[in-house]
Amino acid sequence: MSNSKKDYYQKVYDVVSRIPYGKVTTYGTISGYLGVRSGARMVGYALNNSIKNGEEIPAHRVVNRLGQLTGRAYFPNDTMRERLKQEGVRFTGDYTVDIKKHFWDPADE
DNA sequence: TTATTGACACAAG
DNA sequence: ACTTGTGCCAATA
Repeated sequence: MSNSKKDYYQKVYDVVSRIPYGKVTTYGTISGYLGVRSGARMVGYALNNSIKNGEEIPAHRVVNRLGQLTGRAYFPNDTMRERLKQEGVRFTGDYTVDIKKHFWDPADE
């Protein structure tokens, strides 16, 4: 069927790839959009595997519900923060973005 | 094969 | 309002 783990990864890649420039979304939002509200951690895992898969997706636009760049450690240097800043994302902290201002919902599109 | 960990989120005290 | 604990699913050791 269409419900295999590989599809889940593919869906995550697809949704993340749809994040508009200068916008950010959360893991829970993505997992909820995929139909699995309690799979937020898997989203991060999928993104982590995306690197291994060679998938080039704007994973830097995915932050946690608090807007914290929890995955910055998995990016080379501070690519994640620099990239977000370059896109005009407002930072409420050194590694926290204004999620309320730049939040994007996959269903909103 | 089982146990532990992990780029999160929510409920309860 | 803040802190602590549990749930989720998959991957790695």
